[in-house]
Amino acid sequence: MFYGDGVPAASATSTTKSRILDAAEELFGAQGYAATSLRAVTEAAGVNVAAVNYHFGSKEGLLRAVVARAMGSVNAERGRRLDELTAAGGVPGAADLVRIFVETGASLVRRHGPRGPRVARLIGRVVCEPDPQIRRLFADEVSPVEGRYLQALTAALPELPPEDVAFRYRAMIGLLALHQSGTLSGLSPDGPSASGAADDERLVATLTAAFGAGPG
Amino acid sequence: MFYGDGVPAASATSTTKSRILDAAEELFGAQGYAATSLRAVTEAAGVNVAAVNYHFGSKEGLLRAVVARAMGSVNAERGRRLDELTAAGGVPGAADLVRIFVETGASLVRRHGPRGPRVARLIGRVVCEPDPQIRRLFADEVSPVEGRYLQALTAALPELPPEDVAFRYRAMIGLLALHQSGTLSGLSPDGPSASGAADDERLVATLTAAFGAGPG
DNA sequence: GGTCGATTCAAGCGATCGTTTGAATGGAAG
DNA sequence: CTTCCATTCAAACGATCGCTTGAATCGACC
Repeated sequence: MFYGDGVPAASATSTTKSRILDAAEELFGAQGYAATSLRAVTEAAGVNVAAVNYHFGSKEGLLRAVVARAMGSVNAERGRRLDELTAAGGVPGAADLVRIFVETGASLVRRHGPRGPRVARLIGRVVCEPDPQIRRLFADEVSPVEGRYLQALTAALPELPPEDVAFRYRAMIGLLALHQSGTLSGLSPDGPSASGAADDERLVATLTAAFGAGPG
Repeated sequence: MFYGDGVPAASATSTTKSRILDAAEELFGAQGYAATSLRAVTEAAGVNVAAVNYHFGSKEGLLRAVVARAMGSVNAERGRRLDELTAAGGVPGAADLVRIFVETGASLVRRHGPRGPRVARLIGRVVCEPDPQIRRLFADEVSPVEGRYLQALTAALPELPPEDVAFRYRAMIGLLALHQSGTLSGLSPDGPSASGAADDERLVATLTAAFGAGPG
């Protein structure tokens, strides 16, 4: 097998490939992409350095795989919830849409057990990466659901110019990213806040209010 | 002279030290701290690599100097505007406080000429840096004005629990950082938006609405 | 003119980076 | 048993990293 394969070969337990992904998910999320060496990843995974290039081709290939796996869960969850909301009949309100978006992160944390926070943090970190190549990589991974979501949001806010909706949508993504990566908590004068779940609700309230503002 | 000096020696024009600061301001802001090598900085500045360690002690010392210089302008402007607002008599409203905070960035851009956007981008980037050491460095630089500002904000929103005020204050810092670093613009499906001034106003409107939300 | 301290420079230090190589390893197929 | 192929490994590749060294340069001061 080589890194060009598409079939996971039905690996339920801890393979070399999955352990590299897990370690990279943890370290890329904690330190950022540029500051994390491949050797740090492979040491944490307990495998040889060459295994990265064997399974993923390069460091960037590894990042792409990590992001793809993480965003796969998020996209699926967001799509499913978006389906539920639109299937109910009427046009979903902005408040519901915001809640879906934010709670997908929180829900992931619950569903994935100990891996949940790491997934959330990784995604949050990748959103803020400076490298344009990484940003494009992430944009590719987000795009499948983004279109539907932005459309629903525009329908929910008919009185708002599309440019304003787009801006606030971007603001929501960014703020959620900062929240998930722990960057927001660290901005406070008094260290990281201990209130995780409370901040989730605060984020929903803040964003919902943000979407309620008039044009400007 | 060594890097422990406090007197700029009345250097009006381009010295080695200032050219290193300028180049670092540009590159740290564009690529991030970890991804920027000292050699890239010194090449852009047209000076020798050793000059960095001579004038600033280390790469982190350079970052500290760059951040200090950039935040010096911002802190001064924010403090001055905050003075104006409180000297007017009554308790400043949240909308005014938000406008001060956001417009300080925009104002800096205008006042510093071509360096303005670079200063704004650098600050925005540093806020999102993963390295806890860098985050502490930035927090030290912000703290002088932060206390006053947070206090004014709490007074402006008496019905809101202090924890909620603090959360939304952090959200404002974070969102402004994403906005200034160009990260927000890049999150859109259709590339960086060309509307800089319009997005400034959108940010003010969005944040003002966010502070208007009830407890949650 | 001569001395001194501040500054800049080319060159190189050891360490670490991402990546490559070629030889073991081990299970499945003939 | 033998062949074969996917996988893992230790070892090393050249490049680049942050940082240091020691000599050259230059203006200020006696």
